[in-house]
Amino acid sequence: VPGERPAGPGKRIPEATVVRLPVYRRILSDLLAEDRQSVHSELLAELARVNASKVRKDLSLLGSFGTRGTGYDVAFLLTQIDRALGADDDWPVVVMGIGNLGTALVNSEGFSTRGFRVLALFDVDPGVVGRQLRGLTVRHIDTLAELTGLGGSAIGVVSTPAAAAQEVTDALVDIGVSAILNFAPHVLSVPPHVLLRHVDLATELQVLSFFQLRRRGETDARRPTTRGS
Amino acid sequence: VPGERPAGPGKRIPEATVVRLPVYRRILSDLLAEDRQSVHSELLAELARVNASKVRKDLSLLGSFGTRGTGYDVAFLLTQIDRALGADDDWPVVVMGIGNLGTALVNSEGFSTRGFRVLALFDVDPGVVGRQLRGLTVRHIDTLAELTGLGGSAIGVVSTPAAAAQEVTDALVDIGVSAILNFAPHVLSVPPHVLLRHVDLATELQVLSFFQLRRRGETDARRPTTRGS
DNA sequence: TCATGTGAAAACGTTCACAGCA
DNA sequence: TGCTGTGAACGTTTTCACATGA
Repeated sequence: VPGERPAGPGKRIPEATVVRLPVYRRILSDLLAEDRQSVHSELLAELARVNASKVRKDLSLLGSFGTRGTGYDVAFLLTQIDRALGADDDWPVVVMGIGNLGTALVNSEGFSTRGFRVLALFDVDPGVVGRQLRGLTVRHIDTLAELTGLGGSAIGVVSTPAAAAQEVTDALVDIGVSAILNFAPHVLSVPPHVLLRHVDLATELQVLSFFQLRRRGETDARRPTTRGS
Repeated sequence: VPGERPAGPGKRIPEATVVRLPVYRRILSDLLAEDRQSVHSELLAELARVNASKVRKDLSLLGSFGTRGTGYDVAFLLTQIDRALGADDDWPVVVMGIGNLGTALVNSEGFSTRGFRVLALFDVDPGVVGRQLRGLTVRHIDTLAELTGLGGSAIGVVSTPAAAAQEVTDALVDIGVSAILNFAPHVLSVPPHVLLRHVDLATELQVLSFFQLRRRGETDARRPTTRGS
């Protein structure tokens, strides 16, 4: 076999695993704060609310970092997860729309740490432009093109109102961001080379209500529900 | 077969489909706003950035609502998705933590519409308690127990800082909410009868950076990346 | 003729169960 | 002995391909 492994032991890490890694990461960092040395898959599983085989399968995809009979070294595992997630790299982030959501994002723990460097904040509201946030001055969106210093893989965050989202996204693509995280309730259109991820806050509520409805249908299958046809 | 179908044609709707339904919903509602009468799976698929068979499979799980040779009636399909998602029902929502994130959530379109009725807002900050938001007065978290009028299936939203999240969650469980949507960067512990969903804003960035890293590894497998071991 | 709805196949993800190692 | 790492079994989701019907 010819040698070409970007990182880890050459196995393809499925997306399902990737979204669990930050969960393990947080738990490990909490355990580390409590001075815990090692952890085994069963405990990690309980804390992450998944099952133990899943934890072991997930972690084994990053490499063989555990010790049989003992478990995993908390600190070491943490560094390995960070490496797999790219937290050792430097990811420039640009945030578009500094309303309540944008402000919450910029202030959120984990947004400023773990390899993300918030480079610049943009808005259109004259009441917001010029304001200071985490050491950065909010600039007007029209000056986006003046922004330099994005590496080849900058991330744009869209936290504008829905109506502005596509326009702002196009502008981000123009200045060369290679990934966009969208919080507007819209499916954005981007060229194929741009990675796109969409978080719709309302969707999450809808999913919850669906499962409540289903559960209700399971427990009392007879009684008419509130909806009246 | 004995008759027991809560809604739709008695098929179990997989979670993967459920999370796509709100996406279709939004697209349909946009199409409706443009006075479009009908739509076929190919167009819907393009707008949702998925493929056409997936759209057809997803929609067929709700029932046979399309017309062969023509497509789907936009307005009718919209009502059917709403019914499947429980948007015809009334879901009381309580929001804990009215900082930037909580405010953004309450103001967000789709939070106040589609069957969700924001009942009450809670915080601990004296500067926030008493403030008006969307016609509701923010109350102190200590008065949560006084809240009445939750039906059997209220939803609690946790948008407090990380440190308060578990405590606030316990209080929500105590007053009898049956589902919790958590925006704090923690895995919450809840009793088994409570539905739980977790949205971590920072996780989404980490997932994006993972895929950028992977793509980088695919395109130039030789060049050393920025991380220096 | 055109596009839905759906079985069947393929791909993917999870869980099981245990061999292998500290 | 205890716990990891992993093939093999299982379940779910996606995709294919086409019969069916307006």
